[in-house]
Amino acid sequence: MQAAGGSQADEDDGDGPRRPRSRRLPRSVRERQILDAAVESFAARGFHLASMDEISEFAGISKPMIYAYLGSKEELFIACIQREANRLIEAIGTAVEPDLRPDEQLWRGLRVFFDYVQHNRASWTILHRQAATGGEPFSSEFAQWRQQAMALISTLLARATESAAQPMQPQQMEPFAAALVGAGESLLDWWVEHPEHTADGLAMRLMNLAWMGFGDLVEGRSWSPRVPDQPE
Amino acid sequence: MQAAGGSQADEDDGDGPRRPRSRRLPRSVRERQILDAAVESFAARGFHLASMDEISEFAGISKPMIYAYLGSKEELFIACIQREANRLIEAIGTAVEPDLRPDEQLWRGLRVFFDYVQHNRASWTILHRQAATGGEPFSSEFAQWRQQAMALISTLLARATESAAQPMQPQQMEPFAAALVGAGESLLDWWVEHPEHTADGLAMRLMNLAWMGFGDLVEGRSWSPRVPDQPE
Amino acid sequence: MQAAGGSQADEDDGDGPRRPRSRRLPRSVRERQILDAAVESFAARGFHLASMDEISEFAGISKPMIYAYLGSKEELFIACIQREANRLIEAIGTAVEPDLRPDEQLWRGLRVFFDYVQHNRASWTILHRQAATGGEPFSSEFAQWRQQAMALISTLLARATESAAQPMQPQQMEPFAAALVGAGESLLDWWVEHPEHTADGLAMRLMNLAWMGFGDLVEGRSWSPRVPDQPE
Amino acid sequence: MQAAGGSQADEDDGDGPRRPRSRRLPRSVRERQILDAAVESFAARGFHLASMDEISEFAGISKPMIYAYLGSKEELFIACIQREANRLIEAIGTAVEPDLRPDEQLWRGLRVFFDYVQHNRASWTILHRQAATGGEPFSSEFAQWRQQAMALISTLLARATESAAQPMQPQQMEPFAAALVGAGESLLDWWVEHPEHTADGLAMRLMNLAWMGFGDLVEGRSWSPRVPDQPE
DNA sequence: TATGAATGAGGCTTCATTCAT
DNA sequence: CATGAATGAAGCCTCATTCAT
Repeated sequence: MQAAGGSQADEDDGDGPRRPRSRRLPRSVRERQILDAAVESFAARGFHLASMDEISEFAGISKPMIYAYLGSKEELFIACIQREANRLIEAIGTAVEPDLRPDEQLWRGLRVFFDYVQHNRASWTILHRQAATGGEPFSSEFAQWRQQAMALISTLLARATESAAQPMQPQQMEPFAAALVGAGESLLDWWVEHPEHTADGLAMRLMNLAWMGFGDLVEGRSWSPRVPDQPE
Repeated sequence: MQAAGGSQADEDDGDGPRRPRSRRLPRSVRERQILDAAVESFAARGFHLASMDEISEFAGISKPMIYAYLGSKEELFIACIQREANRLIEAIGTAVEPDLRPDEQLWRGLRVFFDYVQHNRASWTILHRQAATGGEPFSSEFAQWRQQAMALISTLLARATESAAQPMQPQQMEPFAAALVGAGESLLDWWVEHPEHTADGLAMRLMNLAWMGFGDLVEGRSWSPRVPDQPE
Repeated sequence: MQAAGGSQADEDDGDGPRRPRSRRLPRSVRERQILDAAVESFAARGFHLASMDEISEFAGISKPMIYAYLGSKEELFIACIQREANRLIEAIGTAVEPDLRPDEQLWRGLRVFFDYVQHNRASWTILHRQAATGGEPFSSEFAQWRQQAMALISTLLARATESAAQPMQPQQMEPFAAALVGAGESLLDWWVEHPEHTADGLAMRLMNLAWMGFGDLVEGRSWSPRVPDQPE
Repeated sequence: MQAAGGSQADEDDGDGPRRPRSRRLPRSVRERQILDAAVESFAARGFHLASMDEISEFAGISKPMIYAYLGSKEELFIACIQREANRLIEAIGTAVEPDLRPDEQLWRGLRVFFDYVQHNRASWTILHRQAATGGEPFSSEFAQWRQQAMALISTLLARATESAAQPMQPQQMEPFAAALVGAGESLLDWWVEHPEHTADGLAMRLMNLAWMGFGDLVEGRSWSPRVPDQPE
């Protein structure tokens, strides 16, 4: 796990009354330590069950420092959400090179996504589970990151229609993007209990489901009920 | 919302020492009142922020009765999850008549699903958001309900392949079912901010995405990357 | 155990919603049932940990009846103390026949005492342990029963000096009586972890210790420090 | 009582928002303050009636500190028992110098015992009354301290038989030790209502009772019933 | 900079007791 | 007579947050 930076000594030497955590580190390092610890705690126990005591101990830093550097518990949590959202968005954004064919772009995005989550479980838990629960002010933060993710996917999908009969705007793609994102998330949950599958395998499966169904739609093939059974 | 029956006055008039809430009701009625109130509270504020005080006040009953009838806060929450899960599963199960064509079955299931959620927001929030967070013992409860939902969908999908060249087992359908469920959930979230769409409209959109993409897969059409881009 | 009278059915038949405890019993019977249950509960868990719910369930009687018959929890506990104190005092008093030789009287008293406690652990626990703790109003009740016990023993001891050079008044015997009672109590506690001893064996041991030491004192043999080491 | 140092004002003057109790004391000092207050409270009101609020107020410290330093109410109570038991045992152990004659040793032990209790009523109440009631986990703690006390006395008594015809093992002395301890305890209770006696006077009385009766036994003089009165 | 010491506030839970049937 | 239903009051415990060193 990339959290819990390893610079502080991991073992209690036991001779002093208390492990004398490495002192006088520059602010940026401290902040990273804190955020790493916080992400782990929040992911593992949820916002309410994670205690500032626990986080401070986990980070190897006293509580007042956390307050000094990152503010209240709420602010700390928001900082976590933001950092992790940026990481993920950036990872995917980097993988998607605009020069490639649309399907290649989507494919790479999915692969990176599954790969990222596989190696950053805590990060993903924060974004997927914890940020969504708990009402304001987290909802806003969550909505914002969701927005970014959706915009990314929508753009990808819209780009795929550029050569079709009727090119579409990213905004029209939103519900499909939403469906795709949800399908991906759900597949990830399912993955937890079926770890025999590889990240690439899952990405491929999702790619197929999305690309084929989506392709049909774009090209006008669709399903409709035989008989309208509730004209109402 | 249908929960928390609205007959009792919501404001204290303040002239008497205490408004004598309808008294001496049989246990079953009280239990329903309590569960209704609890579902609303848990959905609105999350498990930790919902307080037993609030729930008891909302239910029009004193706290000790909650403990007497439904047990601890944890047990109360679990009771909520179970009741709501059963409701939803049952609603969908009822709509899916086995005599219909497979696509009709799926279509009806989706329609009822979107319809149910539209009219039972709190119920859905519990199942979708709150139950998933918070670790044990809620995870188990959540996993269980997830299991039921997935089994239902998997069966539906498998049934749709019966007349295909290679009929498939429900278990093989699981990842697709997971993807479908996730897509539905995500679409519902998206709906919240786009309420101009109807339940049927969304159901139709999802049906198309699923049925077409799924159909392609069943019939052997698939997408694959041109060049293995990470020989590694 | 003499508590928890066995008249009510012990098994749930399960067809009715609730076991219909035998109804319409005369008051005296109900009171005995309640006291039996209360003694057991108080002895087993102490005054504070014993709950009225528990007692009522144990007695097979609903709580309001307990309040109707025996008053508050405090009053109930006091009733227990009194009943058990009377039982014990009476048992000993009956055994001590004034016609016998003084040593025989004491001997019989001790034997009955140990025997009673052996067969009425709960009763003794109430008198020995629970009544002494918890402050007013139990202290008074405890003091009163202590008083009776001490008077009984003091009289016995005084009677033993009647034929000595200097016959003594019961009141002068009090500290010796106190010591004897305490020795007995302590021996009982010790017995719990050494159950291989018999009631008679313990009674004999105590009798010896008391009678010999006491006899020496009465006859003027005594111990005194060689050198007063704190003239002060 | 020496517990709960009396320096802080006992009454709220009410003009300020809160009297600023002496702040920032080192942990060890606070722990002592807390234990002192707890011993007083537990002794005066019993475990269940003593409230953490009361103790914290009495100790001049806020509740969370109690929990931080001494743990839960149960743990706090156990800490009290242990501290007081150690104090008493140590006091007696110090007084009993192994070079003295056995009777002198016992005599000194008794004197210190009565003296200690006279000046540490609360401490003794904890050990004698409160620790014995309330079931686990206090019973274990109580049993343990009882064990230590008994071992001390048994050793003293055994040592007294070293020069007799048949020297005895400490373990054989246990019932006598138990009786002696009980006699002492009971005498102390009696003392409460007869404060005109001095600690030395009581110690002497008990010493006589024990030493003489005990001496008789060691030397083979004993009492036995004339006629077996239970042919049964 | 860095932290041990400290606390106000609030939540969960239980219990003795009473009312209405 | 008998009880299921109901509640006010109070207790334990924890936590986010700050102060003084």
